Amino acid sequence: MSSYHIDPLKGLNGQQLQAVEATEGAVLVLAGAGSGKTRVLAHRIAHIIQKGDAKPWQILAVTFTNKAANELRERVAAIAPDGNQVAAGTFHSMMLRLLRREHKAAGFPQDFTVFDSDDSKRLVKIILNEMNEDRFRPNYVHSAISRLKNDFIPPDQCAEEAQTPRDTMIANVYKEYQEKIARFAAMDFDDLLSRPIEVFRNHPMVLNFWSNRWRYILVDEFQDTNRVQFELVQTIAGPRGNLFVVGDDDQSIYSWRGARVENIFQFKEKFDGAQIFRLERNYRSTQPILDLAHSVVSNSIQREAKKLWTERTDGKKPTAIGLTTDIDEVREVVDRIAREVMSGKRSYKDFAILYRTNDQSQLFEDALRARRFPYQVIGALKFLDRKEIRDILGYWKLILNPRDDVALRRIVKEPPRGIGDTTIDKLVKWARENDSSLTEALSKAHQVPGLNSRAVNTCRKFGAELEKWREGLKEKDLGVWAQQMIEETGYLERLEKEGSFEAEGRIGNLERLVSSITAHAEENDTGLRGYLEEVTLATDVDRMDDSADSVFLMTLHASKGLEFPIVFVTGLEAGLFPLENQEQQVENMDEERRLFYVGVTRAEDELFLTYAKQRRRWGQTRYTTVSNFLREIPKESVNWEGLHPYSENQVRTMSLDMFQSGGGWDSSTRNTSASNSASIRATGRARVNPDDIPAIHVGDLVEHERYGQGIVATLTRFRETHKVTVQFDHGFQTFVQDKARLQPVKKFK
DNA sequence: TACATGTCCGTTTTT
DNA sequence: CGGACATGTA
Repeated sequence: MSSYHIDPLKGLNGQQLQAVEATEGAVLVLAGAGSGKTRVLAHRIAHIIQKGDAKPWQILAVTFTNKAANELRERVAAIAPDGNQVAAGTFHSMMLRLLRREHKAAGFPQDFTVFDSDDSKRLVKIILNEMNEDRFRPNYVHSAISRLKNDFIPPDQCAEEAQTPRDTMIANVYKEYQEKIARFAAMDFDDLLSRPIEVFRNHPMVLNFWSNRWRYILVDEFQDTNRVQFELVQTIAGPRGNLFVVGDDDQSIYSWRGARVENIFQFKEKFDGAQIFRLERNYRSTQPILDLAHSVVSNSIQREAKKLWTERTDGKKPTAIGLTTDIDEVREVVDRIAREVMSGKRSYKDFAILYRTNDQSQLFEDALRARRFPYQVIGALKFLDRKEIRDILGYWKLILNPRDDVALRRIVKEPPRGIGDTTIDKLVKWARENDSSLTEALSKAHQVPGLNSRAVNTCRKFGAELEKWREGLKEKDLGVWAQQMIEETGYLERLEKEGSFEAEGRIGNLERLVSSITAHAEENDTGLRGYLEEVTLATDVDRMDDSADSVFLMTLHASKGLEFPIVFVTGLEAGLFPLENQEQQVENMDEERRLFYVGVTRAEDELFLTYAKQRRRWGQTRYTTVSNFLREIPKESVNWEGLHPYSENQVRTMSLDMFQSGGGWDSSTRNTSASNSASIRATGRARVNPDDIPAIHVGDLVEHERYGQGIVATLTRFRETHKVTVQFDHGFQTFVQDKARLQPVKKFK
């Protein structure tokens, strides 16, 4: 074997080096946030390749996102030959690949469909309707079933162990669900993990093949694996046990979807003689940020004691900012970004805005759009979740898999084509009695009892149309095919007729869908199926474009594994973060705490924590109190600005200057929003009399006689002078407000 | 069968 | 507040 192209061990510290060079057997790396674990993974893989222990494609690397898998492959490729051939991906995508090959052993046709959670929920709903069961909501039942599957409990066992009528009902639905989904030749997300285990148990030869193929297995983010996933890696690794897992119990944030932190703690027991390494040196953040993170996460009830350290001891102290309303919070955050970007110190991509719930993104988006700042929202109201997109994807799924009744029922009335509920009911009945699919029922509608001749014709016509699209797929270019079939469905026509603003948007989305599949077809030869798979298994973060210079907005969950120079953790209010359910209970305080820890440790240089005393949610304004996480931070670990959550007496002992400039925090809720906005904008500067506020606000569209229209980026007041900076198309320009005669054109909100 | 109107509901985080 | 669903009517 040739020597390293680049010395792969160069630059690793002692702890990292030990982990990388660990030889055979099971290895657990307890890697703190920012401790360079991705690097360790890449070097470990390169090390295996270079030693000649395995070919790249004999190494399975499981990551939490496909993006992480790509990055890992690139890193390995940079230090080891053919490093990009490492089998890397998420559990779901790797197991799907395996199942396509082993479909016979799994008892499925090769082109089985993958149900996303929307499909699964629809199926649950159909079953509940059929069973005349209306005591429980489809969502609730679906998540119960999903949890059972994640714990590898089959329907029969579930029925046996049922304690209450509710359990029995769930067991019944679960059973029916499994039968139906199999009849539809489909697998849901959970099946993608549990079916391979079944295959391995029932077909030792198959297991033998894959165990031999994947001689080394590496798993990242091990704290967020569930039971099925642990079982999977254990099974594939087999007695050889060449398993290298990396995780951090402090960053376990997915227990609500079945992840088990215990997987980390039980690792040593399950793998006798496992080696354990700890990476506690942080390479990402400054010491003040780490101190703050530690002060909150160390209050966790259950936790492996550890503390990160860094050589970056000189950083800025994190800032906590209290605001009056959610709008003010948005304005404050966006103002700060504007100031940093304008001064040339930072670019947009240096900033991440993190929040607990997706719907918090909306206000930030509005503000950023109003100022024409480039931004990317990761996740949130996903393109693929839009109704029109899902409808067309439904057509495509059905075209690929005629047995997919869920897809057919989804699209048969979109757009309306003369097949209504009564007809569908008759088709469903016939299909059940004749053990066939709804697609078959369509084309054999003449055999279905109770249908009049008009209904029979409509059904058969639609069946033939589906068949035609199916045939067309074989001949035509995918993009062209997609374009044509969307037109032929009449979907576009209906939207055009509607003519509303909303319908325009939907048409635009469909156009985007066509260009997306066209682009996919140009780069891949996986066809429609490949496109659908990519679309269903892609994680939110996978769609992130990190080459673009834009502000990043995402949930705290989505931020895992990422890093940014400046991070805003927003909405730090009781009830919101930590988040309470409808019963006003925090379901898992430790996990919320860890989520906070994850968010905070994304920051490299600067960290801002914000909360608003007043927030609009579900169309109602609520008054909030500050998050206990903010209260737990020691006074000396954070600078307070704006409103202060503590009583006046306490405040005076803390930071008097902010108290004065922000103007009475405890009286804040009584103020009108206009005067509050003023005091917030004045935060940290001279005290401002609300009467002095100019008629122009940050975010306003203004007109200048010479430069034309622009957006107000910042307002600064120093003594008597008001300065205003405006972003024009050609760039930023600062004026003394009284002299520039800027005319407001339209106010932002 | 299709559409209009009214009502109810949930509203975390995601592969 | 917005979407999904139910109900009533053309």
